[in-house]
Amino acid sequence: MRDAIAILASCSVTLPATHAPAPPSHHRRRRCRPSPRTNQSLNSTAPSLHSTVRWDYASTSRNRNRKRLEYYTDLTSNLARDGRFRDLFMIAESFVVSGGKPSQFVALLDVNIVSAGISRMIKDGRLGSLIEVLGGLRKLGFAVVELFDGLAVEALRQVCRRQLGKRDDVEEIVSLLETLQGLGFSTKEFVAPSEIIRLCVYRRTPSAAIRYAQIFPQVHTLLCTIMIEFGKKRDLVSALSVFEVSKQNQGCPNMYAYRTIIDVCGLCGDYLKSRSIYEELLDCKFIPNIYVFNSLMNVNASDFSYMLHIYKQMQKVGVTADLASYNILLKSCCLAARAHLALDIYRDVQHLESKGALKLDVFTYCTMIKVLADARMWRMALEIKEHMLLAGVIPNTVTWSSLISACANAGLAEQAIQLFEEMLQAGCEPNSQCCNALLHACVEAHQYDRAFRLFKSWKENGIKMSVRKDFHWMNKINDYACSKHENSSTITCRTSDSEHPSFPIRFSFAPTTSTYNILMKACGTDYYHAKALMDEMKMEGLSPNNITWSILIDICGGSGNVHGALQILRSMHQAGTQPDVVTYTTAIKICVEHKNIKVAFSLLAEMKRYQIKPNLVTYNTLLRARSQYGSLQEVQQCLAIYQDMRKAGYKPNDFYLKLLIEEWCEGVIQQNKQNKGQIASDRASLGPQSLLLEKVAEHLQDSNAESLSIDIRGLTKIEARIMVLAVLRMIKEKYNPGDSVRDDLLIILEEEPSGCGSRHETGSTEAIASLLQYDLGLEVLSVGSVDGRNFNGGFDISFLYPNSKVLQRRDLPLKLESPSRRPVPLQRLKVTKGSLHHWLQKGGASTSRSDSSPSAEK
DNA sequence: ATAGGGTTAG
Repeated sequence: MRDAIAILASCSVTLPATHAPAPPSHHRRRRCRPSPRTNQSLNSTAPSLHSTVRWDYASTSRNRNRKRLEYYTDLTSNLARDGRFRDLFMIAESFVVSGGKPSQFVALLDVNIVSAGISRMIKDGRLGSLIEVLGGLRKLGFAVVELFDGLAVEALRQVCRRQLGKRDDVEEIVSLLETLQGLGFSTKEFVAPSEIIRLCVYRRTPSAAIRYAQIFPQVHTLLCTIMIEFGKKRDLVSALSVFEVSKQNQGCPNMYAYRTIIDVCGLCGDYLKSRSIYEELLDCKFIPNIYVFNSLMNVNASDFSYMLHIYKQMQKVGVTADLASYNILLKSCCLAARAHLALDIYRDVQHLESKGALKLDVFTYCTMIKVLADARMWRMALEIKEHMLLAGVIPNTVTWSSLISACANAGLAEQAIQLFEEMLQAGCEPNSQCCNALLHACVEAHQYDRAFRLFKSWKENGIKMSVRKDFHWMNKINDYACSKHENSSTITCRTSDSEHPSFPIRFSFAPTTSTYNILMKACGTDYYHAKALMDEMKMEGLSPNNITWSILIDICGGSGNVHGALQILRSMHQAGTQPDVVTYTTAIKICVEHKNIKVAFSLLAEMKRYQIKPNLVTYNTLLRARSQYGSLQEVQQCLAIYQDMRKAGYKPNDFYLKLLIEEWCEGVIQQNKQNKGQIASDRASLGPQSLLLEKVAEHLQDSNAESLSIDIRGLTKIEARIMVLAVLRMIKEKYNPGDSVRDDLLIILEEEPSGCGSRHETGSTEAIASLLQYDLGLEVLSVGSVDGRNFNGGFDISFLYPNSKVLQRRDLPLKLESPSRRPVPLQRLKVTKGSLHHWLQKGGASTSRSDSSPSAEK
């Protein structure tokens, strides 16, 4: 402000006398026209400018006034010409303060001069204040855009680029663009929208992206593009904040935004979120369109039942499925490995096609081929290929790859090679994926040498083939051959092709990480070969992935070097690749195969520490180690796995586990051969729903021997037996000589001895009592209730054993705690602590009783 | 304005 006063003061001081020469005015001056948008109302007053100026000293003579005006005109023009806009604005300010109108001030200036001033600024490199100046000019009412010539626009672009180059404050660059857009510039010319969006996405600043989108008329389309970009970077949180801005459009849900965010959920792997967004849309009582339905089904394709549920809802609300819907249905079948269902759908779609309702496309055929390939139905996969050709749909690289994979999965190397040739004949350029599929086919067929030979020849010579002259892809191939290969022989052949019906062309081959992984698989147990391939791979600039490391671990362990395998697992961490489930499972497999159970379990614990969830394969791999278990601790580990599996929602294969527990339990009483046979034959009576395992696990896990009770309700006779033995074995293993037994052991029995539909069998109680008394020599009492009231004492259960001979053979007759002889519904059996103690001190029955009488009959 | 392929552990 002080400067302004100084300038004004200097103006006043040097104010010329009346004889001062008038500024030269022979050249035509282009007077500034105020920007129509801001100062329209002032336009009408412009012609009478001179008469309406109210300068402080407006009372002076007309002539003098004009001279002053001329002087100010010259002054402002000089300032503008020199690009001294700050000074100019200060004068403007004082002009306005003293009663002038901005439009009048603007009228003093020539556009060309202002424009020249801007060029001056740019020439002087004063770009930093350019934007500020533009804002000031705009405020005065200039149509700023008109002030810019090509050079000046280029300078503005530079300003933007410079700001963009800083990359540290996205909001700032967006502010700049907002300003420029507000000044009437088309900022797209300064910086490409994609670049701004990319920066916002990289910086994770949805707010800036939203502001940027809002400077364009097609905000909503742009917002969707931004959502997708965030999605590609797996930044669902940012995408969702963009969605919040764009989901409503003119009062109704913006379906495009909805389907976009659903797609983004898919990109980010959060399919549950896609469901809640769909629910939200339903709550608004709007019917989603086909795009929303298709996206939702597509994102949830891996959950077949949910996908089907959506498909049915779609039908219910009357939205007609299109080809994409059917293709997604097929994709979902493919993911769920439901090949036969896919075939049914395929027939339906074929029917629709015959009615002209739709036309199957390459996706339809390709997905069918894939689902059949995965199901090892290679013949049918090849049939689909025929349908496709008949329908005139041209197979693409993906189709060929899937076909080759179909043969690979069936171990048909010859067929795979034939298809590969056919693909080349058809002029389809092979990419890495289908080359890999072919290599995989060789490996699956154990033709390892062939895989290595193919690889070597592709690498050295590219992929060679002859193309028939009459192919309609011909021209494309010619171009390709000419542009990519300056090999003269290729050209020669091309020129002489009137003689030859075909000519050779060559495709280059670029191995990928997968290529090397497949080849490493072909190394069998040759660890050094595999390691060499991994090094070669790195030389090629490819980086090993999880799979590479897993294969290496497998090969190393397979060669007998467990220690080495574990070391590879460690070095993998160092190499910056996090092991995944498969890596750990592979390592666990190695340990289990080499009977190193402890390490196997420690690996399980380790992967859990890293929050890597074990899957069914992991669990089964660990359970395969069953023959190694012997101690309580090991059985407990095993049961813990079992419970883990259940919690994780896997259906365990109970058979081996039951076997294990039975064997372990029966060790308590050292069965004779005859009895073992009986157990084996009774195995079929084990319940199907694994209640036993559940209960055994429950009892063995907390293992608080303080107040022990065994709940055998719901178990079959044989299961109840295992259960009781398991707990006894646990007690025995935990017992140290000299410990005292603090409590009785309670066995909770079925309330209703013969409930209809229950799995309870008659005789369970007898069998248990017999086991305890006669096989283990324990003292057993019954504790029951009558009319719902608990008895403190017990009943004599000798009535259960009419065969008194058996009773008399025992040293421990049943104690009579209740005078009642009437049978009442039994609730519990009690093993007294005294007899338990006695049993434990004897060292258990398993060794001492081996020569005693046979077990009670059942 | 949609969507698809190759390699790993049992």
